[in-house]
Amino acid sequence: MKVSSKGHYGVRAMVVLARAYGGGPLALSGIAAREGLSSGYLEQLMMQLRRAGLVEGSRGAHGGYVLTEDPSRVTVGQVVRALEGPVEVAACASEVGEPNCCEKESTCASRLVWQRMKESITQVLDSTTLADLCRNGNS
Amino acid sequence: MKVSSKGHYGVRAMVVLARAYGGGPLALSGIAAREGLSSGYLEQLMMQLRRAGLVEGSRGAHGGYVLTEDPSRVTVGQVVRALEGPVEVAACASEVGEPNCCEKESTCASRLVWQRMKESITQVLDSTTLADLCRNGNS
DNA sequence: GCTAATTCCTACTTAACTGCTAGGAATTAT
DNA sequence: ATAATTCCTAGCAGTTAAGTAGGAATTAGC
Repeated sequence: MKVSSKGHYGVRAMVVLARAYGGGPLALSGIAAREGLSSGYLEQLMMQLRRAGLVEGSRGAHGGYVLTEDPSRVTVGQVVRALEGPVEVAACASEVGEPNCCEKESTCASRLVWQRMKESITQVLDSTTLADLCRNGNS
Repeated sequence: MKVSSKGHYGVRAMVVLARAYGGGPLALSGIAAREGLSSGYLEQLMMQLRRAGLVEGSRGAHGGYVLTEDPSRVTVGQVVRALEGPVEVAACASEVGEPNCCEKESTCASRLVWQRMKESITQVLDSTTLADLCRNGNS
């Protein structure tokens, strides 16, 4: 029942980028330093975010990353899914619709809770944007 | 972002016990067989549930487990917490109130989402009882 | 009392995942 | 050229998940 630090770090980094949106690219090392993260590790996360189309990297001196879209149009859900894969609370309440509940398909009582849970998590993730987070705290 | 199979299995087993509530104790082997789980593994889960006071075991022939309370008064949250510990979405939104967000305490933008998430998860878990699940599916 | 059924308890194992490090290739501003 | 940077792959130590194994303690029924 946890967001791994992948998701946690990723969202924090994206908030930093969101604050810099409109200016030039931010270098990895700067973001990592500001957030107190291992830059090597963060690099891997940024690659995943880039492949998901959420950021764009420019190489060479004065390179770095920029958001590809306005912070108000990027949800935390997009970031988390890019880093951790689809929100799957339990096998029997999968996001993609695979019907692999327990052993015999579908009539699993516990399924009800996991589905409710998935829905409420999804709702929170998809209704919160980077811009919402920027308005709030410091980092 | 997953309930481990610990939680999943545990809830399923508790639903079986809930259906048998009022009758005699159910043996581990029966529950495991009905749910298609490893009985050795389920045994460990039942121990945790017993220590949390949610079930009571009776040893010897014709022994087994019974719920200690009416299914309508046992929430899924109690079961999940007994098996997986407190719901902690991210370090900076801890349930017990430890102030260990990121590096510098408390002013972490991303915190907002994790707190919202924790609240909505908690709400679902604590408002769904075993009786609710019994009314629903098959297993 | 014996036996079979059962919970109780501990220790181990295997596989996967997390968080991180290392090292280098490719690119680009100055 | 050089320094700064992203890009990419591989590996590693620690932790957790999921399950196995084996045995001690207890109890119902014969």
